[in-house]
Amino acid sequence: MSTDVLTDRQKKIARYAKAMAHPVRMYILELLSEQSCCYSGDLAEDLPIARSTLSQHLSELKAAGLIQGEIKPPKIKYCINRENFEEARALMRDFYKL
Amino acid sequence: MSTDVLTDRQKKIARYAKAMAHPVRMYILELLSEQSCCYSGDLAEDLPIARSTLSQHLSELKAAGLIQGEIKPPKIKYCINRENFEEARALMRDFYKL
DNA sequence: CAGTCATTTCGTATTTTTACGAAATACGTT
DNA sequence: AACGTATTTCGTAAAAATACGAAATGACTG
Repeated sequence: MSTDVLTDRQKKIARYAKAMAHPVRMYILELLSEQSCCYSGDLAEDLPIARSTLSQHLSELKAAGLIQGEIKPPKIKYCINRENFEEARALMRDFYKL
Repeated sequence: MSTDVLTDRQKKIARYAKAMAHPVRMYILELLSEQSCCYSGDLAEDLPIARSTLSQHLSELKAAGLIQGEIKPPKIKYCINRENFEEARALMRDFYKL
């Protein structure tokens, strides 16, 4: 099918890296990987950005598969998506030959 | 000094991740980390993009500090910037708790 | 069922990224 | 000094990322 020189692996790492490519998103990822879960509101209180902007960053992380949201009315609980986080980790580990 | 909630570490990882956030740049990084050096022309032959576009990607990697160029007339030899590559690796390792 | 809370979606503006071809640069060769 | 080679810079266009406030959503509460 595809005679693309770019491998799926390279595309996957690039995709995960894109999700990590903003300080606010790294802040969220670090927080979640430490304490596993949090609410959008908790983040909004700490971060110097509008709630709507934060929501966009959460969407980006969700689209990349690194986090997932669970509705706990009236809040939404965000957690690391372990499966994909592990994949990202494995890809990074291999790339950096760790 | 800075009462910024975002740490320098988070900003640094985000910066390196941004450089990695494109399949073409991952292709270049993988090639260089395997064989240490190559010329822009070698890459241009393999990749399905214009030479000027490739040059922009090389600039982005250079700006992030992950590679460096050495003039070997009439070519330019690109290599991994070991020091910064190591830093990126260490940051990724810590983040992913490897 | 009107009100409240937490969060997202929408509309929009600005900036950045990605891409190309044409022109410029740098350097060695004839 | 003109020429060829390798690569970059410039000009430009289109797409994506980032940001905000206002409005909408979904779910519980009085």
